[in-house]
Amino acid sequence: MKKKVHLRDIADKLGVSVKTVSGALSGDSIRMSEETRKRIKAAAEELGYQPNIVARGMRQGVLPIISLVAEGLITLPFATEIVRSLDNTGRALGLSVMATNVGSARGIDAGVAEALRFTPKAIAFATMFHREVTLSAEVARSIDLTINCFDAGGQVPAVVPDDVQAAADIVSHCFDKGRRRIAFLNLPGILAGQLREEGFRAAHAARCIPVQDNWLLPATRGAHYTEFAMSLVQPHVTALMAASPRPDTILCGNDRVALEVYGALHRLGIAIPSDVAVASFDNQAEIARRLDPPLTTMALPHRAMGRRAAEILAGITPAEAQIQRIPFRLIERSSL
Amino acid sequence: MKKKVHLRDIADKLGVSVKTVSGALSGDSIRMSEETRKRIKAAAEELGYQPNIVARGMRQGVLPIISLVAEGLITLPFATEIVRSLDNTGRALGLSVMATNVGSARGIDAGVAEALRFTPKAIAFATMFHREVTLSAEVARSIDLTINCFDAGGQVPAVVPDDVQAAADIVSHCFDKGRRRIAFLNLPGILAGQLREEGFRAAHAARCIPVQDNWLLPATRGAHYTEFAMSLVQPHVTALMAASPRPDTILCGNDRVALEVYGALHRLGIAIPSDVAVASFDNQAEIARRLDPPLTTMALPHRAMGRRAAEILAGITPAEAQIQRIPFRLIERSSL
DNA sequence: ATGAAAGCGCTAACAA
DNA sequence: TTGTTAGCGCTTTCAT
Repeated sequence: MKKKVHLRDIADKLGVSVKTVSGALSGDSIRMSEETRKRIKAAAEELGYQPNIVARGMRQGVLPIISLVAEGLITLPFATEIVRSLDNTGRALGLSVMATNVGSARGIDAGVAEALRFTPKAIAFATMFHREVTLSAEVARSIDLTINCFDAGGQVPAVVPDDVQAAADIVSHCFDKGRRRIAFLNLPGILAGQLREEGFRAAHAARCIPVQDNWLLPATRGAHYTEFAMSLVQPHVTALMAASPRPDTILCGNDRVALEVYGALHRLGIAIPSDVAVASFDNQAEIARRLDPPLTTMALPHRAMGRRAAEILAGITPAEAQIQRIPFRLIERSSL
Repeated sequence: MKKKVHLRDIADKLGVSVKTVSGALSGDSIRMSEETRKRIKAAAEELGYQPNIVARGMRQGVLPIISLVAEGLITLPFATEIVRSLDNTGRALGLSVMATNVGSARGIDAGVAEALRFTPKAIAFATMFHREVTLSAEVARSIDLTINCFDAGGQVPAVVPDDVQAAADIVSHCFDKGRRRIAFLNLPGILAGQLREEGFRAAHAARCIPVQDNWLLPATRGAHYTEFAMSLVQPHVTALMAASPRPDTILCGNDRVALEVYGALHRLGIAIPSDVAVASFDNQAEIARRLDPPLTTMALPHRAMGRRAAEILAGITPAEAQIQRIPFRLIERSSL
């Protein structure tokens, strides 16, 4: 690597002052003769000048960083997309992403405090699951955006997936495909599940199709659908298929539930989609594409969320609504 | 948030000089009366002093950051674990993690250049797949560690998964379980596949069990096992199961291949593991645990890799070997 | 053992 | 239009 070039060097070379060089390079705000500016820019280019952002950061009190405080560093596989998208979009806007993990062992406060020490341009807080969070006043003040969650206080802008609409969309799609009797193996104990049930009911209401309440079932016992929660998929599917009439569609809380539903149906010798259709949420591609038959599912808008987040954080988008709901996309495959 | 406390403030309060305070707080290297040191530390504590790391960084030319330049920000779902582990371990050592994405659009050089501008304590480069990379001399000089890959030049320390050993282990485990005829739906075109074949053969050799070469098959057509590569699983499984004798075990290149194998076997009405056992690599838990029956698989040591990486980067571990191979763990479930 | 002063590289305020 | 001077908050000589 070449040795570092400083403002000093290019000032000396051109026989002007450091400040002039600084002014010439930092935006067009400072007035000066076009010619000087050009000369300076040319020289800077030639020498390969790169401003020392740490020095600049100290002077200005801000580093060109977006700090992401993330719950479990967004472990959910597909949620990686949020971070990647944030990173890509952020960089295009001149900001680097610094991530820090919070969780059970370390609270949000600690994560935010760590972030703050680098005097970032903006700080975002992201959760693994869509949910409401209760931020301390101090944290709420420090944070510029919440991703996949929203503050109970309602003062912090938020970007979240539109779960209600997603459920309504997939249900409508089922109706369009001629399906009428939809069972829903929903995710228990989480906000997404509640919201999707809303959408599920709304879509039924819109077509005046009655909801069969005892077909709204939790995919697992216990509060969450985690890796370790006890699955209820097999018994539920077995019972549903024994009913008369039986559902013509099983809507799943996520692609992993669908994976289990496939297993249960295989066991029963029931064909997808001819005997019963399956649809889901997430579009965890490695699962959804590889299932046999490939799974029709509503794709979580993680990429769009990351992009929107970066724009808001960079101050590009005027944070219109307090809570921005990003729509899912329907991915049609052949399970429905 | 309270107002910032500066060295100045605590110096004034105690009637000592700034330098004395600085000296007292920064390690025990500077000699001074124990009493002064104690008083200063107490005052710092009381006022809630937090050094301004940007100012310090400028002065020292180093920020307490580990910069991770990652190919695709390590999209592979389970590989998130590397980042998380790096973050957790790094923080325990006083370092924050800054991540930046590189890929087709933006080369390693650009990523490293971006990282360098923040004058981090250390820089690591990570890839999605275990493979050899060819780094420019400049990049190789700037990088302190490669994760999941190693430089062709051989000058950069590396942390990689031990694919050879993993394959040998799972094959031995099959033998221990009484299995003798193992087919291998390997990952084509990637280093992990080659290395695992080595291990596969070595384990056979160790027990003097012959390898059936035409049972070593690629899971997909084309160079890689990607989301979009055309799968060969179904035809291969069908052919294998029609052979005589047929394999008693199908070893899969990863859990997603196994997912497809399950689908193919279901179609053929073949039971797992009574008719044929299935085993795999990765331990992508959301798949492996949810398959029916749950999948026995070799867990990629991502967490251990992240931890080791952080230790090396923080300068804790004397980078013993140039290339550190981290062992997989056998996760026994019931498919074998 | 402690203090004074210089300076990291940059930009903001004030002069010229 | 450009140069000079002060810092940003910290650490590091060099004196004392």
